[in-house]
Amino acid sequence: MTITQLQYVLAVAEYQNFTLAAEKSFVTQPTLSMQIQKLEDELDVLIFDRSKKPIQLTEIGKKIVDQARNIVNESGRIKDIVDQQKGFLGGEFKLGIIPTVMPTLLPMFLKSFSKKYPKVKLKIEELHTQAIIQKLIDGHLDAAIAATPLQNDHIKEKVLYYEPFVGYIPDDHRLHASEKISTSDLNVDDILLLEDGHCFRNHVLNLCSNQKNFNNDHFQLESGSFETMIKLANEGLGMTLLPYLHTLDLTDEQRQYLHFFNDPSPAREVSLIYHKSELKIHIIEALKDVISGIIRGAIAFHNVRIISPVGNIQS
Amino acid sequence: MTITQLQYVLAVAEYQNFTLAAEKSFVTQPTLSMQIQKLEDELDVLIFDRSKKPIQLTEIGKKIVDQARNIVNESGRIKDIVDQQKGFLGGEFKLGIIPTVMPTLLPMFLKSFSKKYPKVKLKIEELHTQAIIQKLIDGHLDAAIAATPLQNDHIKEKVLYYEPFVGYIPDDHRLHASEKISTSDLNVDDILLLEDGHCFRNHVLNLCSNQKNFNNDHFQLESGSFETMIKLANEGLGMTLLPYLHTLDLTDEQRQYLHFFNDPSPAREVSLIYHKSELKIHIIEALKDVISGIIRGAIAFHNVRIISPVGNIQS
DNA sequence: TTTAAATATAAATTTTATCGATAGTTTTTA
DNA sequence: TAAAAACTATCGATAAAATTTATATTTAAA
Repeated sequence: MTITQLQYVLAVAEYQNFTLAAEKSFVTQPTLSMQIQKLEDELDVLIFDRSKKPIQLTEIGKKIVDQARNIVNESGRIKDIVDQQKGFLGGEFKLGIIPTVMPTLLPMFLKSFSKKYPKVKLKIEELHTQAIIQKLIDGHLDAAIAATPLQNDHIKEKVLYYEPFVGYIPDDHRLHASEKISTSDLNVDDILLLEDGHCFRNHVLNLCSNQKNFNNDHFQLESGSFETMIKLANEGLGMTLLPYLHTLDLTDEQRQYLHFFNDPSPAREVSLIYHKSELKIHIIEALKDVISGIIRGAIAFHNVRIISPVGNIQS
Repeated sequence: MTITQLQYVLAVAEYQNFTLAAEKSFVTQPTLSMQIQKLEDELDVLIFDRSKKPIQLTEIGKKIVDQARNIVNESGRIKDIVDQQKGFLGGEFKLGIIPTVMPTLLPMFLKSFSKKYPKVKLKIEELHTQAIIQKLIDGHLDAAIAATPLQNDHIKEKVLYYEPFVGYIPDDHRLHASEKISTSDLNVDDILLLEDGHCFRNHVLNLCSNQKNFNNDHFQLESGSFETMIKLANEGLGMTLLPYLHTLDLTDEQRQYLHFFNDPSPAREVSLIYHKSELKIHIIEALKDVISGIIRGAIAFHNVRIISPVGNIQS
């Protein structure tokens, strides 16, 4: 048994296809076939059920894959231990960010992080929470920034900040008069929502979920970006909710429509999340320090009530 | 980096000697030299400081060895997972037993264990607790039977039974008259002790450690076996304490000198202990079940007070 | 200084991993 | 239902590697 063989097993388990897994492993397909057969011979079990299409793991295969992932992770960590000893932070680091955090947070920390750790090549990808979780588990991401808590056993969370929700309420809206708004003022029927898949949509739905006449069919106006939603709101199609950092980018004219919540303001928890194996923990900690330092100046709210990012709408 | 290379590193770290480590790894010495150099090149660090004699681990080498042990253990477990799936219990199993448990417990369970699990080749070794702990950590033992609790972070414990202490008091001893004895009756000055190294000696010392005029210099008569101590006691050299299971082997004549303790009787906790990596956990569990089943008939005490096996005598 | 013991190096050998080509299956498409 | 496409297994050749024997070098001990 070699670490390489275990890596091949992981690749096939992931792609359910020898040819593709071989490509991703940068070897030819016969290499994979033979090495995996060799491992199966050595252990005297079938790891894959090749009769099913696409290829499935056998029962014992699933257990072997879990353990193999463990071993491959732990062996990856040896390089990490050495790097740390040398005081070296470097290499490629793949970071996922959810769409509703990306445009506001990324510009804030990217420059200062790259300056402080020039040897770390950040590869950033915009992904929804579900995709992030999957890629963290598969090892395709080293860490991600997402709304938490996720309560996923494989994933650890380091809270970065709490970001309050802010109402954007145009002149013609019924809540226009009130300077500050309350959760109970909200009505799902006249709130513009992000399209399905965004966890910020879940945040808003969870926030409104105590309402009696709650009905999925009412949501009609949905969009993929806050900018579009603001425009829709300006057209008189309803109010919307924005995460606080987004309000910093608004024009003075737009800013006049902002209505903060009464204390405790509903807020989302935004965290740096990563696989529990903590593979590149030193880069992760460096990231957290940089982001926390920058955010500290930008968000000064204290009294907040955290809304869960997890759907679907359980009141 | 290969698992084999990591195993070589572990061997050299353990024996602090390439030649000996090579022998124990069943390869020649140049193989080890080259493979370890290759790993050092790959990681670009020195794992061993070859200028010191015997060879020492470098600082980073220590961390690498810890992680390597982890990886090698975890990879060993794959075979274990497969065996379990097949419902197969077999292979070599190295069990350590402390001297004061060996002669009474081993005959009780060995036959029925071998009958139930004929494919498991038990290799049993009599060792003191300290040696057992070291060998468990090094992986030279799969499990051991010893007095607990040990409070060692690397070692897990499964309690097998609580074994009360019984006084063996000859006719001419001051306590001869009392049918049952109390802890407070004991006087370290007239108790015969096992020689240093036996944890049962610590048990007795801890039991007496609340005494005021406690003085190490008093212990003079010591022996390596209970049989000798009983003979010494018969010669009028003092009383002694025996673990309960030992009293089952006494002759009727000897048995008349036994004096049990008042409730709660002092007792030792005897456990099956093993490395926290739980490498051969299924055999370990099989062992525990067999021993527990057999002991259940032999020991029926309930109200006991557990004495620590850890020295040295802290009151 | 000499000897003994231990580690490193070199060259040869054996073993292993990988590849390209191809055969054998199964699934999809026409 | 036949043909094409997609996929995995097998074969023989080759490159890479681990291991061995033999020997040199280094270090510690006598």
